[in-house]
Amino acid sequence: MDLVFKALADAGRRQLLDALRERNGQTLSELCDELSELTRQGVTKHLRLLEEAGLVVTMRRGRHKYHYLNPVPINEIAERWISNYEKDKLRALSALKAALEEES
Amino acid sequence: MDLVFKALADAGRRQLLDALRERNGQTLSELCDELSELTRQGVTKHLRLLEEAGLVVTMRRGRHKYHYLNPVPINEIAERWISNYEKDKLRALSALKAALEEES
DNA sequence: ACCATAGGCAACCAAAAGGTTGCCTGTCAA
DNA sequence: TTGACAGGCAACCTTTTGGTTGCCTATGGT
Repeated sequence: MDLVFKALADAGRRQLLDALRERNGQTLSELCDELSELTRQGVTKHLRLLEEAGLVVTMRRGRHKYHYLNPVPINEIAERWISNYEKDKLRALSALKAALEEES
Repeated sequence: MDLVFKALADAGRRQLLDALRERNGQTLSELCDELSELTRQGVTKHLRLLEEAGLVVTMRRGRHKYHYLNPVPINEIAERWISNYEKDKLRALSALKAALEEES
């Protein structure tokens, strides 16, 4: 799960995920067009991290490499991690509020 | 939102959040006990990032500094970002499956 | 057969992250 | 009032990260 969090920490990588969510199965070159501020190698590196985190699955076909979004890891973070915080949200908020009021 | 993602990218910081979720309003020294593998300064630095991301709110009271969890930013990520991926989950999964099958 | 296209590999570089040590300040309690 | 306790500041160091450039390989079209 650590790899997923780390992968999500970069805005460029999140942008890549968004691009794939918008249109799945894009090639490297196509993704490079969307992140025009980076060189191809830069994009490649980001994609490798995303792949290592399991967020993207790739398929080489002839001279093209297609990238597919895998939504499962994000889903797991939502379920296994974030939901714990949702659960305690109200309790934490009221504790926070109480602490801030006491500060006066 | 970028700060929140970056803050969540480190396992030590997530551990600090967990500690506060477990017991809210802990002092720096108490939190240091839970992350015994780090020095106090190390913990302080992590807490500063968490605070800058809005995930933790602090209150100095005499010679103690109390730390409170703020669940709102995590909630926002869940709602504004992750939910987009949940929405497209089935579609992305079937695209992925189709691509993998075609590979044979 | 050839050349343009799509991508990979490796070295390199600068900046940021993670962590430490040493010392200083403020606060409470005996 | 003096000492122990809680925390802050700043310098420093090492590793990781984000990015680049240069060159090499493989594939497909004409």
